Amino acid sequence: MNPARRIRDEIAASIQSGAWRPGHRIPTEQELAARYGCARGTVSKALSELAASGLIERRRKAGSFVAHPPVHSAVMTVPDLAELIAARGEAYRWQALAIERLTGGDDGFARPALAIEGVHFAADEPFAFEQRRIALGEVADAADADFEAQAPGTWLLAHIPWTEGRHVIRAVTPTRKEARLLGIGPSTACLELDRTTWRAGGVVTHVRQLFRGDRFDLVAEFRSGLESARPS
Amino acid sequence: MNPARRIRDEIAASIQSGAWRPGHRIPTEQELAARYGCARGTVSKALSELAASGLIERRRKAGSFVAHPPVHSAVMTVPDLAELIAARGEAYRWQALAIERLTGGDDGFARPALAIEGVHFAADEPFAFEQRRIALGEVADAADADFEAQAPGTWLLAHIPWTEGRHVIRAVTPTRKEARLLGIGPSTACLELDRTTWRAGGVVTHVRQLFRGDRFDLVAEFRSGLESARPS
DNA sequence: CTTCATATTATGTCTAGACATAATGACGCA
DNA sequence: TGCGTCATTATGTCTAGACATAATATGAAG
Repeated sequence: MNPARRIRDEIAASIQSGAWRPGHRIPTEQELAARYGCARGTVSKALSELAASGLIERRRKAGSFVAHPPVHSAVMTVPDLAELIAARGEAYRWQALAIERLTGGDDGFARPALAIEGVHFAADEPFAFEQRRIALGEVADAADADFEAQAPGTWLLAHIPWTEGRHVIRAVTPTRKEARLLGIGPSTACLELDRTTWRAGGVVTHVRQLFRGDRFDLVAEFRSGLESARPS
Repeated sequence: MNPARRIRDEIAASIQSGAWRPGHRIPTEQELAARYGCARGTVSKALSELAASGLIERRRKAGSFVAHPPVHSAVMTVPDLAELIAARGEAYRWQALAIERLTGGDDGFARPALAIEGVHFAADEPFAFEQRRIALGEVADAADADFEAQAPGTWLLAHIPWTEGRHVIRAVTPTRKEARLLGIGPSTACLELDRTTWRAGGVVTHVRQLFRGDRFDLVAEFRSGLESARPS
């Protein structure tokens, strides 16, 4: 086994088993190097990984300590809806309801913008209702895309990779119009997902998706560091 | 600026700006070392960080490539409810409704177990309804804890750090009993959060929390790698 | 033309040593 | 007692070189 990996795993095990409580001071790099019979650089690499994964904290001169607040961060993968539905083995379809070019007005979103409304279908039943804005100043190509044929999320994913963003998730009761579009009763709970996406500089798109509560869950996992941050 | 950091940031910028599309081959470590006038180890470290953050993929002999599917993973921090409410500047209170020791029966959860039901209050109004199981085989101390005085989540967070787990989030309509406990109408949408938590070996606890849809959102952020996986 | 062995190559990991940096703690002075 | 200074110390980063490993590319044999 790699010395670096071995050191990393043994320290991680000591922490996760509870043998080393939060705040416990880890031996210095020199001590560990002597104990494992390897160079300090190797120990340093192992500790760096543990620090990156949040398991320990390192302070110059002071040493390395078992990290202290185990705030649970969960990783939620947000796949493209077309993929998600295909993965379920259901047929996917997108239907645009309205596509409009906004030049004036003010809703807090940049202008010019494209405003798109539509419904995602799974197995020919409504699955989610989507309202979207795309900033044409950031994504000029979007003006030429055919959003009747392709859902804007799918198009954006292929054309504007590597963005940052923020989701807000809530439970809401649909409006009468939304309930009709989703083919559900007016008191069926829906999951609302508000996503703002940006790329160095400006907001690229904002989308509000309303999911039928009875056909959709979100799954998020948390783990104590190690393995890559981004499980493919 | 650190050479390593500089290399890392310049490559990340090339990717995020779209100049290097997914699949693009990154110069070899040797070429980069020569271009930046540093040792190969330094380049390797920079590329390792980019790979860990998911921005690139590295393959022996083949080289390093801009990673290809930018599946959006969002990081959701799941704070303790007591902390969350305190952070809002509201008074927090926990009220236990039932605490029971389960030895027989079978609901798919280990035995013996502690079954706890209660309500979380914010500013003296019901905020969330909680149903929990704790595996006494994994957490023997829990038998002596006072869950009338302290919410089980708070106690567990302090006593059982470093766990892994899984959330399932949905929108639901509350049952009549739940609506009454939360002080809402029977058709107010609620956010349901199902969390299973485990630690090397066994499931530690399972909790189902039902939030008033009008008083709670979940926030999740995604970003293209870099900064630590676990923002404190 | 296919198949298998081999050479090449880029990454993966490690070493031993160097200097930088930041924070602690001790010492001395007011 | 209180405060500023300075040496100490542990981590942070880097280097130049070495060997390991895996996968591609090449070439020889069938």
